[in-house]
Amino acid sequence: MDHMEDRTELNELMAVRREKLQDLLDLGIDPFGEKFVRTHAAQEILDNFEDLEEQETVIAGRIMSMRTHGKASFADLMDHTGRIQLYFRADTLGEELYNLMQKLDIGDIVGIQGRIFRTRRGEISVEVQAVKLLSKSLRPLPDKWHGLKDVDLRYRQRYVDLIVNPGVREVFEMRSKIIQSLRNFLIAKGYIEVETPMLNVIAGGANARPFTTHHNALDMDLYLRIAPELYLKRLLVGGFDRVFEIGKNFRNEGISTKHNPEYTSCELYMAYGDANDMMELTEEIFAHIAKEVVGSTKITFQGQEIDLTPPWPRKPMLEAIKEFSGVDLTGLNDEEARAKAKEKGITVEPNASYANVVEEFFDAFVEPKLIQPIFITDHPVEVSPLAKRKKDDPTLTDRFEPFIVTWEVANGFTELNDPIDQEQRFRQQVEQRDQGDDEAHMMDEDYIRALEYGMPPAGGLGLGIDRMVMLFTDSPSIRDVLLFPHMRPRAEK
RNA sequence: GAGCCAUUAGCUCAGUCGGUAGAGCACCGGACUUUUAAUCCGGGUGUCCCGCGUUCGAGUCGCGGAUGGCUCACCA
Repeated sequence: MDHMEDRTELNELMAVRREKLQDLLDLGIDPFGEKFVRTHAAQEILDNFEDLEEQETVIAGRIMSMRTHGKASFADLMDHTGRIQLYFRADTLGEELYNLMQKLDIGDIVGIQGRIFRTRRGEISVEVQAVKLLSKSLRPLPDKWHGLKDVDLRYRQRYVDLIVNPGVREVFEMRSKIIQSLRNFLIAKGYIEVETPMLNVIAGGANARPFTTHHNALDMDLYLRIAPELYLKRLLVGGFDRVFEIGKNFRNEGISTKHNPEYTSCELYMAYGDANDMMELTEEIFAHIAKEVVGSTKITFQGQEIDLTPPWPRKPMLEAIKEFSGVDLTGLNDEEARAKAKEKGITVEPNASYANVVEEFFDAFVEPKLIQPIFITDHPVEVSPLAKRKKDDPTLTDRFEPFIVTWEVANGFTELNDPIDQEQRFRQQVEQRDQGDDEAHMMDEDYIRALEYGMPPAGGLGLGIDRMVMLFTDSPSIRDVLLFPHMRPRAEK
């Protein structure tokens, strides 16, 4: 490959680096290195200096800054654990090698063999005895002090963001720990991890617009899944007792600080359980992860202390509405409900149903107030087509949504296992669909058939992993917890 | 999809009343053998997001567009 190609399109800073690259090639030095065996990580040396002082070490990483002083120079080397200072001496390296080292650029990845010591100013450092260039950097990094702030560039070029903004990697390390903690917790509770299709013939399990795609060999359109729910419950029919799946869902909807078109959920199902079990499990999960990842069930989000210690209060949706809006919507018909909405200045569709009005009231008066963890329970049956009706009120369901910092962080219920009721609910959804609600459920005959074979009573829970990570990492935007959030493609500068 | 705001050097930003573009870091050359936002001397590297318009003259004013952020709407 000709490393000098496209030279005319490069700015001066990049042109200079290409020249240095060519100089290295001319000297017979491979600028892109090879396998390199390290003995330590930067942080390891800093943490164990007492034992390691005056010992030899082999480390590798990216040069983040350089301070040259004639015949002696300092540089900061960054690896995946942190930064450590390098000390170059002409005496140690010899003039020739020392001068070559002066040609290193910020951003170059090097392997170092050297002696661990502490400088006069007290900084733990490595005096370099041998250097191997592992990767020449051909683009300048952003300002060492201000870093990369342009959020557009941070998301589009996350690799640069990760190099220069130290907090970013921590967020994603925490994300990994949170998911690992959740997975271990569920496995310890007897849940089996499964994978179900993301390419669906019917997109079910939620009210959402799906993405469509096409299978060429079968010449058929498919949907990307909007939820794994209906597949997971088929597994309960098949005899699995407790299952969970962590994975992506795809919803063809707006993008915001809390929504990305593809997002990660954890859904789990417990045969012979109910919504109550799921609420207790939700509390346990949040408390467990908080303890493992943050070290306490009290966490801070955007300056507010959030106490995740179980148990969390529970409040039926209609009671919450009554409490925060002063309006009791219990037992009203559609028309009466719409009248109440008008009274309180809530705009609803002219033909809005009772359930629609309840949702609008909830969103307007209740949701913004729910800072500390709370379970909102007993959702109207019309907006909960997969949940079992309450024994004492068939217009409501045995469902709950936990709210924290005004976000709905999960959704769970006692699963509807009556195939006849389920079929009616689907028919209702299809009717809404026919009336233009393209987020209503599609009819899923096979799911009905599965229920007809018999599904044990069960509790189910869906957790929004991204929001959970936002909460635990104190991140106000979902983009901060997604390595590559969805962005509109843009022409190269 | 609507409203508000932003876009100037590789990065972070300034740019007055409309008069022809600036700082710090980075980079290039030089000095300097324990510095650490090293220091000192010298060097400004640019499609001022794009287009059209007003004007003798536009980074600056007007209109249109692009991209992004925030808020709202939909959703988890």
